[in-house]
Amino acid sequence: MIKDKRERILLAAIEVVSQKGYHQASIEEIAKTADIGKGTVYVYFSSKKELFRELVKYSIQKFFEMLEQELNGIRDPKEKLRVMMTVYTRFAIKHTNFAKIVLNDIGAVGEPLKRWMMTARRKMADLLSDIIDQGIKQGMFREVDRQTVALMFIGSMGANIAPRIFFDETDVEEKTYDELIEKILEIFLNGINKKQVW
Amino acid sequence: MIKDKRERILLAAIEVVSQKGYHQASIEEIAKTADIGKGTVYVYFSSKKELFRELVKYSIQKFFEMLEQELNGIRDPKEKLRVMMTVYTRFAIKHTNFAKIVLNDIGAVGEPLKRWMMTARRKMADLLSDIIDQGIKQGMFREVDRQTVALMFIGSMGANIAPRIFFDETDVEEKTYDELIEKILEIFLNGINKKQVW
Amino acid sequence: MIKDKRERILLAAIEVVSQKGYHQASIEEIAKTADIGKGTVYVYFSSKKELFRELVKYSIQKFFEMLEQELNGIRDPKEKLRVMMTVYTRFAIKHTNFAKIVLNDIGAVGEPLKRWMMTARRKMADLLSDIIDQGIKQGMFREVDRQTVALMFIGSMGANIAPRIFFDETDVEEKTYDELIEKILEIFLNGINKKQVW
Amino acid sequence: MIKDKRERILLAAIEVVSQKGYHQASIEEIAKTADIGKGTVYVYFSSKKELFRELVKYSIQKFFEMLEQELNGIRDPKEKLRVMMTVYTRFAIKHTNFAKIVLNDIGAVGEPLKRWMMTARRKMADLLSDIIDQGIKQGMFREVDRQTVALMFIGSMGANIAPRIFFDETDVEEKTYDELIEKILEIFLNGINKKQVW
DNA sequence: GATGAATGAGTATTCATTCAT
DNA sequence: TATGAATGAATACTCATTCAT
Repeated sequence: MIKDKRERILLAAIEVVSQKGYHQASIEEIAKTADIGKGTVYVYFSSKKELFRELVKYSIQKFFEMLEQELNGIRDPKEKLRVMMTVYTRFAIKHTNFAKIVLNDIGAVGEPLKRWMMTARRKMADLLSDIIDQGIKQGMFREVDRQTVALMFIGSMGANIAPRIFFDETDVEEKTYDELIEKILEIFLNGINKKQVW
Repeated sequence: MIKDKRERILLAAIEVVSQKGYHQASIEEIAKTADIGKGTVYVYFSSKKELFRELVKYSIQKFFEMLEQELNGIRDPKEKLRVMMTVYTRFAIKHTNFAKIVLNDIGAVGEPLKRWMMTARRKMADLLSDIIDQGIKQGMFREVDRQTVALMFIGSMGANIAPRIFFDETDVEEKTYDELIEKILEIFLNGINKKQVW
Repeated sequence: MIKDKRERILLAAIEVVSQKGYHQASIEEIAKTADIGKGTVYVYFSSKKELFRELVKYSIQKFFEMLEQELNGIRDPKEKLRVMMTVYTRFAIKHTNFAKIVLNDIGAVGEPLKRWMMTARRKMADLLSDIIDQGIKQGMFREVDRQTVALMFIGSMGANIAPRIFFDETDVEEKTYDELIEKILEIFLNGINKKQVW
Repeated sequence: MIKDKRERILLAAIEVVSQKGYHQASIEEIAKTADIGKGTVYVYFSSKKELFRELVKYSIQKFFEMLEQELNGIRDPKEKLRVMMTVYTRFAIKHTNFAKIVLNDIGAVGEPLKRWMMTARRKMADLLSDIIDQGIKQGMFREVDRQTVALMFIGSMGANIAPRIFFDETDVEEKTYDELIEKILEIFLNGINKKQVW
């Protein structure tokens, strides 16, 4: 009850949208969850779409804040990649429902948000590009296309985590996420290392 | 006018959905495009959601048919991986709009479709697993976790193609898709090869 | 139940709008009154505004139909004026509520309708202009400005009838409408006659 | 900033309502125009409707003040009628937007206001009745029904001015308003004069 | 089987009004 | 007095779905 209203609404929206998806989340329920009047939502957000956009921005911002904090102080490129995967995975697990929904309903809110997410993705890719560039300059990695490799890294993480958060496919084998991270990292690094790791 | 009605409807739905997205595609317009009565849609599909589900299945089926045909006769695992990427890329480019929409609106049609897509993805992963397994058995690849690697391959492709079809991000560098495929393949193979390729 | 749906809706709308005015008349109530579904209204009219516009056109059309029918066959300009007043008065009395509301809420539906009513008013004025012109040519009336006089005639009728239908001001004096018509006609004709009538 | 708040609000309301009409004029904008807080409006007026009512009363009051001032000192009934038309016309032109809006949206504020306007109209009619009565007593006008004639006069003016302010129907002929006034007066007087004027 | 007229559930949004400060 | 943040009632409109023909 103490937090500022705008944030109260954002958090309530994340909760409701995570459960029902964008289209099924009614403004009324979001307001009820935030324990405020329906009209108040429109004092802080001009429309449902805008609320959704701000909610996505808010979450991604939190992700990058967490990421930067964790990366802070680490020097070794390989270690940086490991931290990145860890944060990424942890975030994805923690906000599973939200991630699902955002990915599922992103089309509903039109270009502007997509552009924003593109920016976020590019930011992520740029962070990775820099790490890889650093590794190359240190003579640790081969001379590879930084962007392509960055995207490969993102994709490799995503594709392995997605089924788990999307479909609770924990059945295949109960690998812990740490093991998964190591496996991916090992293969990935092998792909770009100057010397084979194994 | 010759094809059976069910397929006529599916094709009309793909067309309309590709242009407008799931929510904006009205049954009426789909029916009009298929040149049949609105009620007729409900003779073949029990609901809009089901129509959408069937439409996705239909498209994915076509993808696998194409894939199997292209893979037919090829023996070398590395060559198989290259063909896979080529077909995947070609399909994604050809059905850009459709892909966009399906990915954007997938949340709108609920679990069943997601389960089906999981199956498709797993099928893709299994195909890849087999290829990798074959490579390992031939002493070409290292002993790696087949599933993880399969998903890494899918993710590496997807993450590199997605921005191009989603955001027309052709600006960075006008790499041709063939070049892109080679780059990814090179790094990926390096990651799993017994000997470094370079 | 027999009439065509469009007319059923128009009549229901006239009824509801007459009682509540444009803004208070909800589509739901109109539909209920017409004993049809809410959605059906939108099959025949694209919006509430359009329904209102059509309703006004419909009524004015009926007025002119009635007017032309009554004027049919009459030659004497003075007699024509008398008939005009009679029809005008009769219509105003019969559709009192409707007239009130239409006049009251006309601003709510925007320019197009106003333009249409302008046309109607001008049609009425033109009819009168012709009658007066005829009288002038027959040497019965003085050479006066036809348009101005036509509008004076309309205004003289309206201003005398309005308070009666608007405020039930039948208290002042229980003049019958016929007496009123005669009085107005007498003074009006005196104003334009070549010879004084009295 | 000097005027008392109530009048500040009334003037702001006139301004906003003239531009947007009753329904589109929001309390917020009126308050902003008056340069006061939204809540303050409710200190002086119990509701939007009441504000509108008071606003109409205020304007009509101003009209009668102007009218009485102009009529002051004039003796000749005919001259009085001429002055009346002039003031009426001038007022209508000056407050065109306001007049339009008030007439258009009058239904929105319900019976009370209409009753008040009836009073105003009657007051106008009574003023005219007196003038006509005076003319009759002076042997200038015939023995006619004062009320009916008064309303005819009002209607004759109104019907001729209305199209000009409502539809900018200045096309027919660019008669100046003075000419119009003379024409109407001539015919009207002819209708009630003892001797023909021409 | 095929049709399309009829339906009504479902919801974002506005804005006059309130009331704690 | 004056304020403006908060409120929630009220409503037009869409479109998937039904069913009589």
